Amino acid sequence: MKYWLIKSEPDVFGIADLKKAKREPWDGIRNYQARNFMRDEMEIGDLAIFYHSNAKPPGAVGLARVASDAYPDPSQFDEKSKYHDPKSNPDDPRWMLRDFEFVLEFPEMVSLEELKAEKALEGMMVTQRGTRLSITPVTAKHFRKVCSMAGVKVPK
DNA sequence: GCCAACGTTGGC
DNA sequence: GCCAACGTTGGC
Repeated sequence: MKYWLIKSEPDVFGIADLKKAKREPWDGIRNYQARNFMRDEMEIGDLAIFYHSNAKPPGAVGLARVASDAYPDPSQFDEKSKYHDPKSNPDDPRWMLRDFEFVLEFPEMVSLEELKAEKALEGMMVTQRGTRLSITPVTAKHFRKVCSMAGVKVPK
């Protein structure tokens, strides 16, 4: 079991949207490192911290679970999508995604400020300046700490 | 809205 | 393969 942190802008797709949708293809990832994590490293059942970026304030707002194997991101071939990638070959799709399913919403957000202030979370990627990656691995220790800060039990 | 950080593109 | 220009992310 691995742990992850996935970023999303609440104005675009927030934790409330995932809660409503229950399950969602994580489309629009156009960064190779993030894609590789999603395509190669994730396994069905892995847990992820759902993080609101570009929010006031930014922070961890809930948990999601990897719900599918990797498959081609359909938006790369959709000319009307802002994620359209004309250079991606349908026979060898450049961008892969997985579905995520809603697990729970934190009773209260754990803000980036709180994450940064917590000694036990030292080294966590999202707290580091200049980390723009939208998908980052999280250690089991850090994952449990964020859950305890949020006041939730680590799901089975 | 600003701007630092940093990934990508493309000319050479 | 270098690197300048450019675009994007995301905190502030």
